[in-house]
Amino acid sequence: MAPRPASKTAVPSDKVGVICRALRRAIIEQALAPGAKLPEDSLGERFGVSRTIARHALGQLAAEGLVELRRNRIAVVATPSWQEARDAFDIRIELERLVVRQLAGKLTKSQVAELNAHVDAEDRARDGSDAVSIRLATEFHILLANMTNSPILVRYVSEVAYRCCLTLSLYSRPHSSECAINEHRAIIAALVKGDEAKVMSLMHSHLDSVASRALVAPAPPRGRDLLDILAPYAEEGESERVVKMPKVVRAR
Amino acid sequence: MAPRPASKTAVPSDKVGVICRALRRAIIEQALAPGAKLPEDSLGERFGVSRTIARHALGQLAAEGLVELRRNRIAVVATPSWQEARDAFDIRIELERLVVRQLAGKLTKSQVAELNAHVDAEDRARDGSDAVSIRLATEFHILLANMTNSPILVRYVSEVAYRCCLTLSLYSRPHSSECAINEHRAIIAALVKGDEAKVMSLMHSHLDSVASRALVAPAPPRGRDLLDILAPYAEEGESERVVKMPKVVRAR
DNA sequence: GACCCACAAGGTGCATGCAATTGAGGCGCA
DNA sequence: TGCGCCTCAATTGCATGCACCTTGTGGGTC
Repeated sequence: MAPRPASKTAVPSDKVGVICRALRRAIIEQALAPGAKLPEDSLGERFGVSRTIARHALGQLAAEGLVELRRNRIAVVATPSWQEARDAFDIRIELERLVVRQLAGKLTKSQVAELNAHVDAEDRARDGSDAVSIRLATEFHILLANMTNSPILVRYVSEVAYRCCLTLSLYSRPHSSECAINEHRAIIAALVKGDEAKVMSLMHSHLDSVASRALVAPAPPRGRDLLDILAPYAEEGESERVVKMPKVVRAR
Repeated sequence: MAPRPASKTAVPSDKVGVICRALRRAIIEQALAPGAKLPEDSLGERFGVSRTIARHALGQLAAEGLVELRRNRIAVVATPSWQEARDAFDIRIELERLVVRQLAGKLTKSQVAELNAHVDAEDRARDGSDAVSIRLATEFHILLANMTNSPILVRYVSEVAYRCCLTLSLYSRPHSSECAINEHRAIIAALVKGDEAKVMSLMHSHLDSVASRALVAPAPPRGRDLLDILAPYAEEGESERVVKMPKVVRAR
C-alpha cells in the first residue's frame, strides 16, 4: 500500500479542539457519566475560554453523538438507548472488519511493534481502574484504524468506538478485560500473518463478544460536581493525540 | 423488527440546521463545487443571520467532511483526494450492505411503495439535469437507511453518501444513471423477496460500479459568484428534510 | 524586468452584552 | 396536605465589536 498523507483533524481553531479532546476523554473514562450536565459557562470557565468556544465544542461533540443538545436547555452527555448501543456495535463491527481487511499482511515492523507495545500497556493497566482499561482497549482499535491512513475511516471508527464506550457506562457490569487483551494479541498475530479472512472473523467475534458482555443490564447513574470532574482534564497534558504512543501508561 | 423512536437531528438551534441543509444540498447538486469559498460574512448575509451562526454551521459541515476549515482562512467546500474518494466508497459499501441486511424481508408494504415511488421519480428526472439525478440517486440510499430506524446508521450513511456525491463533482464524467436506476429496482425486488445474501451482493456491486464509473479522471473546476449560487437555496423551500420519514415509522 | 518589502483591506478568532426561554421555588387556595 | 400559579434566577440564543492574521498589491531597489 502506498503511503498517504496523514490525516488532518477538521478542528476549527484549536481551543475548541482542546475542549473536545478533554471532554471526549472524560466521557470515555466515565468521569462524565451519561446524562451529566455540561453548561456552557462552567465549561468556558474551566477551560479559560468564553462561552462561544465552549458552545462550539459542544456542537462538535453533539455531531459525534457524544453529547445531546436540547434547545434552551443545558447540554448533557448522551444517553444512548440500548437499541442504539446495539446498532453502534453492529456498525463498528463492519467498519473494523474493513480496517483489518485493509491492514492484513501490510503492517510494517514498527507498526507491529507499536501495536504490541500498546497491548503490553493494556496488560500493565489491568490492575488499575476499569476506566483506564476501557480507554486503552478503545485506543487499541483507534490505533489500528490510524494505520490504514484513511482519514475518513479513522474518523468513523473513532467516533463509533467512543459511542460504544459511552454505552459501556450505561449497560455494562464492571469490566473484565483480560480475554479482550488476548483477543487483541490474536488479532495482531493474524494481521502479521496476513490471513485476511481469519483476521476479519477474529475482529468480528472479538467485538461481538465485547458487545454481548457489555450489553446486559442498566447500571445506576452517578453524579458529582462538573468542575471537580473536569479538573484533571482541563490542562491538556501529555497526550495531544487521542492515542498516545506506547510505553508509559501513567498520565503526568 | 420492533418500531423504534425516530431519529432526532443533533442540530443545536435550527437556524444552524437550515444553513447546513441548504449548503449540503447546494454542494451535492454541485452548485457549490469543491474548493468554492464560503466566507462567514456572505453566508450570514445570505441567510439573514450573524457570522456566529454561519460559523457554527460551517463547523458542523466540517465535522461531516463536506467543508474544510483552515485557521484564519476562508472556509471552502472540501476537495477530497482521489484516494479519499475511494476510501469513502469502500466505507459506504460496508455500511449499505449492513442496511440492506437489516432490511431484507422486513419492509412494510408502504415502505416498498415509497421506494418504488422514489425510483419512479428518478426515472422521470432522467432527462433533467445531472445534478438532480445525482441527488435523487443519493436520496434513494438515504431513504433506505432511514427505514432501518437506526439513527446512527442513518447519520453515517447520509454523511458518507454526501461525501461520495462530492467526489462525483471532482472525478466523474457526465453522469449516466440509467443502469443505476435499474439497479435500484433490482435491490428493491431482492429486499422484498427477503434474500439477504442476494441483496447484499447487489448493493455491493451497485456501489462498486458507481464508484468505478465515477472515479476515472479529474474534472475542471468551475466558479461563479457565491451569492448568486446560494440564492435558490436561501429560503428553505419544499423539502424541509432531505428525505422525509416514511409515514409508518414516526413514533409516539 | 525581477525581486522584496511594507502597507492596507478583507476575513477570521474570540469575548462580551442583551434578549428570550426554561425550570424551580414560593405562595396562595381549595 | 396537595395542587396550581407566579415570579425569578439560571442558562441559552444570537449579534456585535475589537484584535489579529493572511493575503494581495504597489512602490522601491538592484
